Amino acid sequence: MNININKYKKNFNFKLNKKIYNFWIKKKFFNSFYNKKKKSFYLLLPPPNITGDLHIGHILNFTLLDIIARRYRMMGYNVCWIPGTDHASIATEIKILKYLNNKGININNINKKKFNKILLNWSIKYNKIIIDQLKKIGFSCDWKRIQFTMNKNSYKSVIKIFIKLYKKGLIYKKKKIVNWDTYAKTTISDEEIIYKKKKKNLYYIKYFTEDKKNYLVIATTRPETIFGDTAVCINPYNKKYKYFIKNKKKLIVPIVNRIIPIIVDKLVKKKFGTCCIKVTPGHSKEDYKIYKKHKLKIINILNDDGTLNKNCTFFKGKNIIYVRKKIIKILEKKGFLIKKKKILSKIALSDRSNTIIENKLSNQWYLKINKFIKPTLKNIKNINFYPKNKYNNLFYKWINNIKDWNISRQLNWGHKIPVYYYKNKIIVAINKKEALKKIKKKYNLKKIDKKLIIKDNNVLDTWFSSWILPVSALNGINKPNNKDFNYYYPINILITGKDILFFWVLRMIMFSSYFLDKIPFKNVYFTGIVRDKNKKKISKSLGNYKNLYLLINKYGSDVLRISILSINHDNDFIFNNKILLNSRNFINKIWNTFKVIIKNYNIYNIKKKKKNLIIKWFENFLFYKINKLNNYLDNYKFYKSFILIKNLLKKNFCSIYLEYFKKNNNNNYFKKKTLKYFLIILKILHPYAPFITEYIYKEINKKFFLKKKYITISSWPIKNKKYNIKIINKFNNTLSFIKKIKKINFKKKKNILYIKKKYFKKIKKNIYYKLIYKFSLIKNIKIKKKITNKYLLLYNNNIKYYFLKKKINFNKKKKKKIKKKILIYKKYLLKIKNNIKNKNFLLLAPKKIIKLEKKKKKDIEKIILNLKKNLLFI
RNA sequence: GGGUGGUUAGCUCAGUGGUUUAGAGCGUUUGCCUUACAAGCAAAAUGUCACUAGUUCGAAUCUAGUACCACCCA
Repeated sequence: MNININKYKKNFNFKLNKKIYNFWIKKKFFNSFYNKKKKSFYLLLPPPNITGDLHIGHILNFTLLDIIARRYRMMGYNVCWIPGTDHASIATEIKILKYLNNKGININNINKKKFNKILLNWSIKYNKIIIDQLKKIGFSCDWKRIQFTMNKNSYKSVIKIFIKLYKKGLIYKKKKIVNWDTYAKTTISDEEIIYKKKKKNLYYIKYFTEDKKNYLVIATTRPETIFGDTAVCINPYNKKYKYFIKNKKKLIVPIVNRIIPIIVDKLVKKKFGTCCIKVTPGHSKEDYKIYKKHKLKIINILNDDGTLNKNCTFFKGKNIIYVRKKIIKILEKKGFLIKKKKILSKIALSDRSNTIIENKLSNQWYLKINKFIKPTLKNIKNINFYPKNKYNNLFYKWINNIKDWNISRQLNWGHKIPVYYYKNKIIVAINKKEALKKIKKKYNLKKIDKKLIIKDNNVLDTWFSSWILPVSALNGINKPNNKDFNYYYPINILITGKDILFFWVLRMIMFSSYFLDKIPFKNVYFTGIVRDKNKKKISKSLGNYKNLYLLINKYGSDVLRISILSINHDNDFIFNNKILLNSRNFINKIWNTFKVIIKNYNIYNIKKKKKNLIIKWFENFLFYKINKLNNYLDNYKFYKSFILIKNLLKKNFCSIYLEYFKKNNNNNYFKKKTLKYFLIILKILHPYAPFITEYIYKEINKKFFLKKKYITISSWPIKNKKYNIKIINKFNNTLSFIKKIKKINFKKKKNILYIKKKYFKKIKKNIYYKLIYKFSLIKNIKIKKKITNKYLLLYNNNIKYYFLKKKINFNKKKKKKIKKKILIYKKYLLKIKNNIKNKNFLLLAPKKIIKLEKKKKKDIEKIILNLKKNLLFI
């Protein structure tokens, strides 16, 4: 059993991590198979987008998931954690467009085939990087079940669901006004818009009546859209405009010279501008509402790339912002412009491309949402959301305001919509062959020109593959009710950022509720969002984060994981380097604890002794803490759980238990227990810092041949072992007393502690006085009948102790301190006295509290008196 | 415009079913190379618990309003 300590270097070498991880994989610890005898535990890794590599925000959620996975695995569950990546259609495509642009490559020179090849290569590259990063950080996923939303199986599932929904009449195509991203040349959903406040000019423009005798003044921030004007709208409450309404006047659009009607509607805000607006239904959602209500004309003025189209005469092909400036100049010249006014308004930006969103009329595919609402509301009640009660109301509000889902995007990268056109006929089919057959059958056609079968060129919204993921990851769509699906589904806990609550979480619930009448997950934990120094969300599109590889190579994965655990995850938080350093120190502490234990096992000096006080205390204390820990983790209080372990190791195990152990390590029983306790602490640490704990465990196993060879498959200390809280309290009393004694500045070392006889029995009950001998500078405890002013008094738990003053060094600082203390106590006493004087307090407060208050008064009065006495003799 | 969360030490944050002087980590100051750890140990200092009102015997904690910050939705 000889152990060479010199073998262990100063710090844990985290470059071994790779070996350790490969070993886990080789041993298939993370692979999960159908097993009737074991309880299933299904987890899903929220698939990161392949837009780039991972950042600390991803690692946050995944680390919490890994803690759960590893703990439940140790608890004997059959944990199946399915990893994956998301193709993120629009985000990826924009990323590539920008990448090509930066390289100076003109996108227009690239044909579709080439572009698709670039897309494919990109996805291969980043899939590799992301998976590598996930492995480096130590996530215990079942890699044999890995998903990619564009993989064959996933693709098949997506198309199958589309067709199912289409057949049920829940998918339809319609011209509606949409958000148009002029950079990516696609629609985007409302959720993908960011609103930013910005100062804008509000222009006041004259619109003359047909006879040119009168005019109305309209206010607009977008004068360039006058080409699309089809009416002017007035709020009915404004009496100024009565004349125009009564006489049913018509107006002439300046420059364009088109004649348009005046309509009246409450939709115009009373406070906005002149209370009179121009209506451009093709390019404003508000105006579109008016258009529908009043059955106006509609004119589209925009091309897909954000330039003006043929409806804008001499401005055809020109950029919007350019036209705005020009138009204002022309209006000003011709006397139509009355004034400009700066106002604060919001502009809509695309979350993906950061360009201004235009509203545009467009033909798109939609999913009818109303049939999903009932089953969703029914099922959502059975899901537990954490942190508790924080987001519940939000769900209901969103469900009640939900609109049909625009599921088509005009992109290359994504699931192609399985719709085919033949002349004027529409057919939904998996591929062209099937489309051909179906058309023949449906329309009774014998011969069809294959060339005339055209595929819909839209792809599906990226979330359309995400909302089916809990089911499709288990192949539950292509093979409904397969063995795995029935065994694992639903997910036990989903952990994700609160920012995708609507995009993803709610939609998964909708899907599972409607198709399966089941919840997709039993529990959901929403984490806060990681922010940078400027409180901005860390995100791939902003690029405000450090490369993960840099962090891993500099600090090691355990440090990264511990850093994430050192922050409360319920709210948003700021991540900085200090946290990393702090965590590194903690990992080092674990390492050194291991070293001291191994070292002390080298010493041979066998004397049989039984239990000592320290063992008695720590055993109780440990089980008390583990009980608490399990409680925290069962309620997903990760932050608290980690703080508990950290304090347990640092404050209790290292500074108290081990310090004592080092001085008394000639006892075999003590050694055995110490190792046992350390192994328990290692086990509860393992989900948080898997690499270092696995390594240490292995090293210990080399010498001591443990039951389980590897910590990953060892058992979690869950059994509710009983502990005696009295023993713990007694020990804590002792510690606090020792601290007090240590603070006294004695002239020489060995001193005698005096005590009155009546307290002696109490001591035995409250304090382990044997420990006092060992830890403080006390030679002996003696009973003294008469106490004079020659003694210094100490208080601990209502027991008085004395030291001879002449054996103590006093200085001025000490005096000041005591004076300060007296002041604080006096203040406190006043508070209590006022309470006791108060008649209402005596009448209304509970009797217990009144008693306590009176006791407190007496105690504090005594303390003040004694402090004063002490002061006199210093 | 609507909603949600937040405001506690220089910084990052905990905190309680209301009643024994408001906590941690970092930072600061002081003392220590003590054979596991200076990436450590021991100690000290630091707060009108955003503001205003209400409920109450008693409010940092409950209620309302205000201000500021952040996020979400239109």
